[in-house]
Amino acid sequence: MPRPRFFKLEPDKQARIIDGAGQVFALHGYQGASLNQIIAQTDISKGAFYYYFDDKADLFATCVTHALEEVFQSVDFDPQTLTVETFWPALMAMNDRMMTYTDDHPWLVAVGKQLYTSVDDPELKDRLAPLLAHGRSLWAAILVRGQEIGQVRNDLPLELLLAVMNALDVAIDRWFVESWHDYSREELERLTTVALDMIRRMVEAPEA
Amino acid sequence: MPRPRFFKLEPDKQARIIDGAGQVFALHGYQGASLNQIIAQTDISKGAFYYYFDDKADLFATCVTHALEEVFQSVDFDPQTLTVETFWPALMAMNDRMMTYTDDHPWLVAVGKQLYTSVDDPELKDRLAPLLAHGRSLWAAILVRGQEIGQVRNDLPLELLLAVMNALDVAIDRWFVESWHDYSREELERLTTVALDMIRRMVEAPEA
Amino acid sequence: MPRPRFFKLEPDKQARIIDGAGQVFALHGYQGASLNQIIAQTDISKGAFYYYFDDKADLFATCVTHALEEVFQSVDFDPQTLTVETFWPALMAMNDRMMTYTDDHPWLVAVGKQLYTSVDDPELKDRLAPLLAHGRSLWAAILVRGQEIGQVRNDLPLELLLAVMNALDVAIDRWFVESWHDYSREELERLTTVALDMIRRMVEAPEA
Amino acid sequence: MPRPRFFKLEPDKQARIIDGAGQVFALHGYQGASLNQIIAQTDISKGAFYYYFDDKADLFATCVTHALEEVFQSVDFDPQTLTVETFWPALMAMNDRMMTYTDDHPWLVAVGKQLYTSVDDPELKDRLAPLLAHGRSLWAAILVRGQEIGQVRNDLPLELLLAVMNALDVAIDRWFVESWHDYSREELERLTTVALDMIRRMVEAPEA
DNA sequence: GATGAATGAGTGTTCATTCAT
DNA sequence: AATGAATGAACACTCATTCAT
Repeated sequence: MPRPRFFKLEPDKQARIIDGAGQVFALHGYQGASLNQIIAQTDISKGAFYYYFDDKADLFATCVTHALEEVFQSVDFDPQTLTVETFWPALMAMNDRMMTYTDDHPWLVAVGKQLYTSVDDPELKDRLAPLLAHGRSLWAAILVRGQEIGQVRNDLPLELLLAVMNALDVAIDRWFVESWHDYSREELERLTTVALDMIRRMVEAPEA
Repeated sequence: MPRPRFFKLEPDKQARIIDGAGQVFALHGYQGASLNQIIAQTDISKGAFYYYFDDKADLFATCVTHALEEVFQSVDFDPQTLTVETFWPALMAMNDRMMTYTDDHPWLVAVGKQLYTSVDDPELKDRLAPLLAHGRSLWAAILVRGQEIGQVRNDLPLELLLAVMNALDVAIDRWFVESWHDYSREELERLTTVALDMIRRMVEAPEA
Repeated sequence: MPRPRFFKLEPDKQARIIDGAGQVFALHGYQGASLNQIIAQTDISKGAFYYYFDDKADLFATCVTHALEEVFQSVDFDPQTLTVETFWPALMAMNDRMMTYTDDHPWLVAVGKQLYTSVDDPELKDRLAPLLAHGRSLWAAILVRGQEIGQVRNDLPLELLLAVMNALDVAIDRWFVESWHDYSREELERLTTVALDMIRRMVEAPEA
Repeated sequence: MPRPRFFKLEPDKQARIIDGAGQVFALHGYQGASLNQIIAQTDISKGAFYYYFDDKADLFATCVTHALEEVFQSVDFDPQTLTVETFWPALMAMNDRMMTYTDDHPWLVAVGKQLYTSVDDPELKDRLAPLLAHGRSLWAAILVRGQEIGQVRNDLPLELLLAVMNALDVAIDRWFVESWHDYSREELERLTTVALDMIRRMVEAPEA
């Protein structure tokens, strides 16, 4: 992750760097984004860049982390406290918060999604592993709690459920981002609900 | 795609090229794979490579095409003939066939999956568009037929259903490829069935 | 120059090769023309090409030679027999013949001109030297004869006169080729005469 | 053309780059000169080269521009002010200045000349067009002024006159560069005068 | 005689990274 | 703390030429 110096920078400059880099990564992916593009977009010198970050992968990881922190913060409940009554509503509220957020910060979503596709890049794998683990453990806690209270199916390995939920999430997000302009607000809201219901039907315990 | 000469090559050599390239692409993705790696892996000279293919994108497209042809061939029924009784069994049989295939050619799955992630690469987009369209139209035909006979939900845009089904497919495949060795044969078979059921629950018409 | 075998080929095929190659050389120059373009244009196999010619430079030299032979043949008089009365008319007649020829074989002119620009290409220099020498000796004979009979200035080295006449020739040819379509036939004929007069005024002995 | 950074370099280094590149271009032409040769000759790294120039064509254009700037600067009079008395003397003085310059920087002449031969290279055409236009307009202004005051023939299209004058110029220059060592200073000076007279006789209005 | 598959050094260009200032 | 000049290995791709058939 970035050198500690980075966080001593004026928050404004930090944000400008992360934002500029994020936009480039969102547009071209990790490999396709060149450092030259990034420093041009960011108004930071090459030297300064290496003063704050180890390398390109470090910057990427920082961007992804930043993008995901927002997601993590949208989980404002303790999974252990969920009950049969609050389980699905809490998930839906969380989803709502993320949708709103998506609306405002399109590139963060794009970069966030890249976390999952660039997991096979050997150059990135180790760097992103902790991040992935964090995200996974968050979801795992929720799903496990769901299983405990009989809301989530337990006939499949947790890892598979996680993979599937995430893939679905990403696919749906992507579709919404791309189709935003083709539907009315109300229609979009209805679709959001239905999409979520689709996920629910998939992971819900059969007997529930 | 490749020059006609390529198909005049001894099938053995064709296979060696496609296979070698496929492995490298599977490992590093389109951008990450370098032609130098590929020709080293493939035991073909640089000149020979360009004698048979237009460029790197051409080779990639050829690999993906090759991978998907198997998938397309596993659809051995006409969607129009499906009925309420045969719809889900046909899909399951198709899935079975693909699973078996996956088992034997792990890299093909990895490359096939890249078709969907590399759709945003401008260098690749036009090259892969026909392939994507073909795959999509195949699935669209099946889903539309399913809607006609009341087996598939029609409260969501077809494009969204397609995106979601594909994402799920890929995620499940990937998980199976990675977890192959951690489960017994029987357990795997059971999981396959359950996974398919998960898809079904997701896209099945609520009233069905 | 080409292997003797080449001249045993059916004249038709010989012509097709020289013509095809000539067109490509005329369009792209010696360096810019690739052998692949040429064999495509020529309908000869790569192997056959190297069966008849030593290398690319050999083919180029052959084309240029072919182009210049026509020029040499348009000199149908013996310079030694020229007199004060016949000197300039003979040169003008020769020029006429070349103009007519130019009209019919545009690429030959283009390739012929390249003889002079590619003289500094080390790869070509030795190959084209004899050709250049031949052309030069022809013109030298004419100019020397002109000096003998007092029609050509002798206050400048012969080599300089040759260089200047050739440059002028090429420039005028090129201008005519490019402007062919912008003037009427009559206007062109008048211009041709004036252009020749320009050359004459330049090299004519001051006292003549 | 080159990036602004280039001009911030120590003049010495700028000169070394332009000079090294110029020599290679002079020797092999634009196409024949390889970047590898150039950076070897120039003692600059490949990376540094691309840090200062867009591409090979950019470097070439820079060399040609540099070469021609000297020529343009040798025109130290306003064509509009020329009179019957000053017209030819001004041209001769200009020619003298250029000859002196040629003496010191042989490669510049060679590269300058390439401006005219490489005009058909599609890769170069657009890059060099402004330069060519500038040179042409300069000469055109002089010739038109000459026509106005009755010193230059007007029975030929201006473009043809320009082409012819330029060709002559180049041919004479080239001959002088090559023959520099074969004649005495005095002889050379005499020849220069005669050569210029040759040009004059060619373009001078017949009645003048 | 003739083919065309095969070669590999070469091309122009990009890039993450380093380091003197 | 910050700059930006400099690097050189790597990239995708081309080419004249060779040679087994």
